[in-house]
Amino acid sequence: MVVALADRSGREPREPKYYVVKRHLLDIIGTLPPGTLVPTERLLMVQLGTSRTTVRQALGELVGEGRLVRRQGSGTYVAEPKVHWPLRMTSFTEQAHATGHAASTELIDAGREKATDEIAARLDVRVDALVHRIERLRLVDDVPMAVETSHLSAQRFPGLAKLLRRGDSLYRVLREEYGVVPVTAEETIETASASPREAELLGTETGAPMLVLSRHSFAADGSPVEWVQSWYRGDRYRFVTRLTTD
Amino acid sequence: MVVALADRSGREPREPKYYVVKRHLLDIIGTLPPGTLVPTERLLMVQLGTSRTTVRQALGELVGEGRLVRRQGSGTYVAEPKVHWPLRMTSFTEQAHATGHAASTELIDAGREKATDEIAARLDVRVDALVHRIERLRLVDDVPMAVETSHLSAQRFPGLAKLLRRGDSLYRVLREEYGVVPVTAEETIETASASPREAELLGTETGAPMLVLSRHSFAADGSPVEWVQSWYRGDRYRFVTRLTTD
DNA sequence: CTCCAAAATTGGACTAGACAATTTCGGATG
DNA sequence: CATCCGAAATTGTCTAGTCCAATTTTGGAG
Repeated sequence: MVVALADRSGREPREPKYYVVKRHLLDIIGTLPPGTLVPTERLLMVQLGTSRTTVRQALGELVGEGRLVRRQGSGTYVAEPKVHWPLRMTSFTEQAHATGHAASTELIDAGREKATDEIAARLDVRVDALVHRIERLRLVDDVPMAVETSHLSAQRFPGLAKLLRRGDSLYRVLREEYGVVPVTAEETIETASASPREAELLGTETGAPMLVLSRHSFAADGSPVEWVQSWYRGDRYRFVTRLTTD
Repeated sequence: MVVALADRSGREPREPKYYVVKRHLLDIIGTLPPGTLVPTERLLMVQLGTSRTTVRQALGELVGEGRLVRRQGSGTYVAEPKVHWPLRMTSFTEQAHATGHAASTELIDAGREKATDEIAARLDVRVDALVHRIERLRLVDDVPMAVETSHLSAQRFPGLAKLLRRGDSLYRVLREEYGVVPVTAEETIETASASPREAELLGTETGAPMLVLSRHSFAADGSPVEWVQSWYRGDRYRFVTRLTTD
């Protein structure tokens, strides 16, 4: 490993004006409990000698970071801290129960569509082959938490959509109806921004920062079973995992 | 588990004007290879009958998602795909070598400071007790990848800063000089936005979306050893883990 | 042809303001 | 006292523009 003292002493990063506003707001927020009202945009604009656009840029960033909440017609408030959401435990429902919360799932849409290049590659089917597309909303204590979109081969799992509409869990249907159990998976985590649709389902704003967890799961014989993307609000959730070296 | 058909048929989400611009840009981007120039802001403004502010909002979101790259004075270009970065393997250096890249680390700053409430709680020291603060820049093939800020108890690890300045790896110093080996850790992953400092170190813009990985590690006796936060550019990196159910 | 300085182009930051959507609150009314 | 309604307050969206900074292009001098 190469280690060297960094010579980054050149020019210090120049600070945009909106960032001065942001630091001022962080000072204000620091001591206040969640739910406290912060000054209005027009007041901040006058107090800090700037335009409303600049104030809104600072506010918008803090909202995206989960430090503030804006309510049209009402005001801007100090936000609740982010919720820690454990990864890699057994199932969504058990995770919630383990922490004393009620989990539920709403089936938003279940149908079939033609596989795009990416879906076809992930599910090992031909391009334009029919695949199931299952969209569900995960809720904890009746608050929307994540939008999940699953893709599975329609040829391998015929009639899946109908079974799911009866209200069964996806993994139980896979096991009991098709004898398929995913045993390995590759998960990726990345940032994204909310589309109008996701924003509405999750009660946030279009463009809001999101955490996207994608899981690509495989059966014991190595065949791909499911490809699912779960969209979480980045301002509200923080993923937690426990590591051990052994 | 409660499952119900969702009745979210009310009003469809209304689409902001900037989102029309964004979708238009996504159409353009879709077929083009990385490095391709996209239309200028002023041209898009005229073509789409909107203001430059609105065009820039759409462009800015796509830049944050890693789909576009803007270069002042030059133009806006289709970006390279995100880099997959494996989590939870052994060490930073080995991860890079395993994929055929050269890893290096620059020591930006190493000194001592008084523990804030949060640091004190995490390191199990008194508030205002001295703690080491070590800031390093991780590079892959000489491209900055992440800014890491570590905190360790100064009382437990006397003289650590001097040892690190000699160029040793942190974990080797802990093991060989102090006989301490972290065996468990709790990791959290969340979104954030870049400060001017992080933006400059990583070559991105202030406010750009980031992925922040925090690791709180413990020795075999359960005592906290280190608390480290690693800031990655969210437009460039995507974390990957492999799961097995057994 | 080469080189250099000026001009043009392009993105970056910020301002001022108009109007819409929503919430809040107080006054009129029953 | 309760209810309804409208004005005021507040955030949401979008426009039109200015000025600046960085880069690229152009064109003239040599």
